[in-house]
Amino acid sequence: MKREKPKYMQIIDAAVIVIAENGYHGSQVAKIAKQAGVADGTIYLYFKNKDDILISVFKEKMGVFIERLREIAHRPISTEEKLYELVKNHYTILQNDHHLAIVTQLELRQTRKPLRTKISDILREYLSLYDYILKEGIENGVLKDSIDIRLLRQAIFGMIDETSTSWVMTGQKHNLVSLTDEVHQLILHGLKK
Amino acid sequence: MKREKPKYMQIIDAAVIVIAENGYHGSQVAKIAKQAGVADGTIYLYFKNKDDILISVFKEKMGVFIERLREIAHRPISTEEKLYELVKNHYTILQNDHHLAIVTQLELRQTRKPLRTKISDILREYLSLYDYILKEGIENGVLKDSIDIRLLRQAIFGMIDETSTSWVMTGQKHNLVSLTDEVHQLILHGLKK
Amino acid sequence: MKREKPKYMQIIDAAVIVIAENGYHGSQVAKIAKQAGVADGTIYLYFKNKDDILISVFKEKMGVFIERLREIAHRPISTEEKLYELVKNHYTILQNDHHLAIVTQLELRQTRKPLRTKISDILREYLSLYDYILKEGIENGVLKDSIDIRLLRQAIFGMIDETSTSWVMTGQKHNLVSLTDEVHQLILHGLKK
Amino acid sequence: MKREKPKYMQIIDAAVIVIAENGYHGSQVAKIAKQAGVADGTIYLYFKNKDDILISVFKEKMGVFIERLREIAHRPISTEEKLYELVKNHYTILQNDHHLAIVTQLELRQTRKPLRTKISDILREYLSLYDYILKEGIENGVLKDSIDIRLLRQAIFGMIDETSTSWVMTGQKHNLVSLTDEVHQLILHGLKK
DNA sequence: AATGAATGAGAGTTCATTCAT
DNA sequence: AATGAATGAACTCTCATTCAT
Repeated sequence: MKREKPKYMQIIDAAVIVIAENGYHGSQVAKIAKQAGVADGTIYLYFKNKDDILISVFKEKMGVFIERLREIAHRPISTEEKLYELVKNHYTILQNDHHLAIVTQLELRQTRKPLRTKISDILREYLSLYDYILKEGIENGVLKDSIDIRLLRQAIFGMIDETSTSWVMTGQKHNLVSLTDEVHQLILHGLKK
Repeated sequence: MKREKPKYMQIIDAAVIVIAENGYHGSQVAKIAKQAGVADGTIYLYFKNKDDILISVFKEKMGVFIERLREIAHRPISTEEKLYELVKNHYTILQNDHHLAIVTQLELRQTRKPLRTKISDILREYLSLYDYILKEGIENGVLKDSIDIRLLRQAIFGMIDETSTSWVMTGQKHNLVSLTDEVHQLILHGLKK
Repeated sequence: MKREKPKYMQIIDAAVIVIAENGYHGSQVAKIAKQAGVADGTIYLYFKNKDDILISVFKEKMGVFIERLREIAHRPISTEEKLYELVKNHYTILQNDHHLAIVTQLELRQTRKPLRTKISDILREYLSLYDYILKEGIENGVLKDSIDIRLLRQAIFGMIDETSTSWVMTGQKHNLVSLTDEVHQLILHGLKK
Repeated sequence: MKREKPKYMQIIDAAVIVIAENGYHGSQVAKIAKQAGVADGTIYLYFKNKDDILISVFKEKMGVFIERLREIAHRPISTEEKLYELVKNHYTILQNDHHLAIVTQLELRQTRKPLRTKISDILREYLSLYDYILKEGIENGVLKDSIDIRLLRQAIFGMIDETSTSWVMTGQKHNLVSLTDEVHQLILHGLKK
């Protein structure tokens, strides 16, 4: 006997697929409902409105990023190694889920302010783990203490995010995870020879 | 005799203001026309359709970034100095035009694929100047030659773009240009002490 | 319990009235929706677009002409009598529905090519019944066999259509059906004494 | 030195071509102006508005039909011969000007009421010549005197018009004028053997 | 007489959300 | 809990006409 996933996750998963395949603007509630195998109205038993679906998609999926990075942050390894795992983790999750990669890197950015604000809130939890690792690195004398920690965090995230977006936009052809070494080098030592 | 700005630039400038103040989705053609002081129909004498306005806004404004960076790229100064000016130039233009900053960092990203593709094409010209500077730096033995140049470019642009976006999202309160030194440090030498 | 006509026919009927009273160009979808007592959007649950409403109106209404003429064509009566009933049938349907008469004789002709082509296709089925009767008449030696059947059909339809249009344009004042005898005479024997 | 046609006829002729090639709805004033080689505004020095162009087109072109039919009506020939020439004249003019045929048989019918009323007025003069010939035929005892003259006129015009329209709609492939004999037969003697 | 840049009113269609069943 | 038919607000673009030059 087939045990159905609870409808909530069923709808979340449907949304990721529909958005990845049709783009944010081509993803009507009716389409998501059909993909999930439920009626249009049923969606509204589990989500307040369409934005709520998207926020929930992002929250659920970011949960994976956060969970794994939290584990990394607490491993008994060096800051350099933690930063290496941070990059690798981000790339790995995206590379393993092409639909998710499209949704987070491209589609979810085409949203208006209220939604974008909610997305930022969720991202904040992920980025606070960056801060945790960076703070530790500074305290241990491994990282520069002359630069504002928010700026360090933005610099790292900016590099990872931009490289991920480029990878998605060029059709996800090359191997994203294999960039880890080089990006790790750049984060720690910069471009100078 | 009243000498008016040519209507084309008049509409472009109106569009930047309207989009910055109302968001991309709140910027109806009628609103842009009103801000520009022309009739709705007049817009269509100068632009093919609404998307064409947005593309033209981006093209005209990126033109400033490109023009100034081109001049920097050809100055008789060191690669390190060129990279410094590159960062400073980007931050300066955004800081001097708050409306433009909102439009490029937030609003113009919420666009659907055909428009985004056009925007990418325009961005490419700007980024090819990054490549020019980077290539020169590698040839002169100043920059690492072990890392793919596209990756270097993405890393730099990612840092600048992410820090700019954060600045816009936090209300453009601090001084963006004053981040130049630190970001320049990070680009060249990374986070490691 | 309120038994409503199915919405499809409700909208068709509303369209005939609205077009007859406001003319083809004065018949906005919103006006038809209001007359039908449904929301604008409901129209699009039953029709692909505005043209589809008009095509459906013509198809449904021509259905009556066709159905009755088909019955006449198969009656065990002479060709002369069939032609008499053919004329009378056409006139009777128009005279009994003033709105329909205006729509078919005047308004539906002001349409652009794609729509007109669809209308021609529907008309073809009606005219093929003319052919059936004419062919039978020729085979039975009642009608001239020296003239192309398509030309005979066009001549008959041309007379009926032109007299109907004149009747509509002059305000439907005289009795259209009462022309049947004379027109029948002309069809069979011409103007010559 | 090239003596230019007066602009009035230049615009009329341009209108016929533009309407025939683009259809009534595709014939913007700007397009007609361009074809005529004048500025948009110039049109309004010669015509009150767009409808006035169309009415003038019809009036000018019907003038040819009328002029030739008037000459026929007054020839010293029999009523049967006059009716023969009437049909032949109509077909000949249409066959010799493909653009005109499209405009009168198809495009000019897609117009709203006020314009159509004006067109009817112009047509009336043409049809009064039908009446003249028919009256003469009745008085001479050649034609039936039992049928209303308006009905006779509508029957004849209906046949000619419907056959002309069919010819245009099927791409003007066969020879229209060669239908004259058969149509003349039908008008005089009907379908009966 | 001729120009052509500027005007601005007007309507088809989509889709998130509701609610009677 | 689940359905899905019905709702109705919202916006781009065209084109006949004007009028300053």
